[in-house]
Amino acid sequence: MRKSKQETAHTRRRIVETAAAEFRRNGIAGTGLADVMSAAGLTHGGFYRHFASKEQLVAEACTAALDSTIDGLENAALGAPQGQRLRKIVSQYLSTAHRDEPGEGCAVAALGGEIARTDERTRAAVTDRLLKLIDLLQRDDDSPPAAESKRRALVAASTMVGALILSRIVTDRALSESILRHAKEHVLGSSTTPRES
Amino acid sequence: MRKSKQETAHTRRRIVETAAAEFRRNGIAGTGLADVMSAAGLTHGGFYRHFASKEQLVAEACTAALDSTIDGLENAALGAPQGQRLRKIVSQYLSTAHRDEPGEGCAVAALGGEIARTDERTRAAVTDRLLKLIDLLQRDDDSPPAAESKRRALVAASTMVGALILSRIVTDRALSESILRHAKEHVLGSSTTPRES
DNA sequence: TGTACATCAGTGAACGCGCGTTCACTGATGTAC
DNA sequence: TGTACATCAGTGAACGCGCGTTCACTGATGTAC
Repeated sequence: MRKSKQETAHTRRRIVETAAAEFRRNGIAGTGLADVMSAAGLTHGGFYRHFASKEQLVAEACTAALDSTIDGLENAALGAPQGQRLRKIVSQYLSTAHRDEPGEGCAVAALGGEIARTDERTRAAVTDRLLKLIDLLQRDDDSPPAAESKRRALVAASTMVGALILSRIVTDRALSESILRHAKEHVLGSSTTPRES
Repeated sequence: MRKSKQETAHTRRRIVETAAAEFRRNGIAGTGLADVMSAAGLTHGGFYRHFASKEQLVAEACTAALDSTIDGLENAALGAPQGQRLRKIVSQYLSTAHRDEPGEGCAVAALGGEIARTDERTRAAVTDRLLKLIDLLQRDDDSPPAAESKRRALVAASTMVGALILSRIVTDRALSESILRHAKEHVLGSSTTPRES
């Protein structure tokens, strides 16, 4: 039953990615290792050939999830003209599609409270990705002083994470959508062109 | 061992309040009923004399937690002069004390992701309290048009919840504090300096 | 190069443990007369 | 009013179940000669 090194590496990656989705969908404490393994097409006994503990999987799954979210936002920005990049990023993050698919979305929004309770190593890795996200928000902001634009990006990240979480909790559909819309308009600033999907 | 009606009501309230704190400290899925009951000074067997299920306790604990947070913010506002009330509310919410004591703080910030995954009834009750919080942020905002100030309050709530969550995740102490500080300055600044399309 | 053996990815059963929930029991409270 | 009985809050043990983790086993892969 032994698998080739290539297959082993591929399986490991598949477990991490499956876990990243399941954790975001059902929470870390709400997801069992057997759930993850069977969703990855394996039996749960094999888990410890790849990871030392659930804790290790949590750390890797959280960083993998955030890397993929940042990648997605970066790619969206690259596909837009220079002046429209920040708008593209914020629109994608604060979209109803993102709200409705937590399993493929931002891990901080889906798991924020749980991540705040994990060990320091996981939180340090998440902090690193958070800084990358803030950098991304800053990169396409054309306000001149760097300190000012960093401040803005920090606040923008807070508003985006908070709005997505609130939009997922709220049972009133119209309210949920107005949270997303107003957060987006606010982050982009009413000075720039209003209106866009 | 039967207790008087008054004692029974008191015990029930104690269980709800203990649960509200434990859930915010360790997460809903991370807190067992036995944990809650023993923290309330009881054995776990008696739980079902008061509640039909854990789900029911979760609903009551979440609303109780939010009610107490709103009460605390309202009282802080009442102790401040007219023009300083919003500042008082935002400062208290975005304080390091709030960041460091999730068990006594905002349930949306501590449990946002988990609440988003609970049943509709709980989320409806939380939505109701969220609207009260938004109302509170709006009440002491002196910008004239009601629609505009509602929009602002919605965004302020998002920023506050997001900033508190991020400040709890981040391992860099200075970064954690600058998230809180900049979010606070931004929320208060954009309220006293109105600009809109 | 081919062969013999060690390695180890994955299986499936099992471990102790804590979960939410149930239940027989207790004795003080509440109620009917 | 006092007395007899029904109610039920709380206890402590038990239920089945799923959790994270371990382990003997398998057989294909990797390696040493």
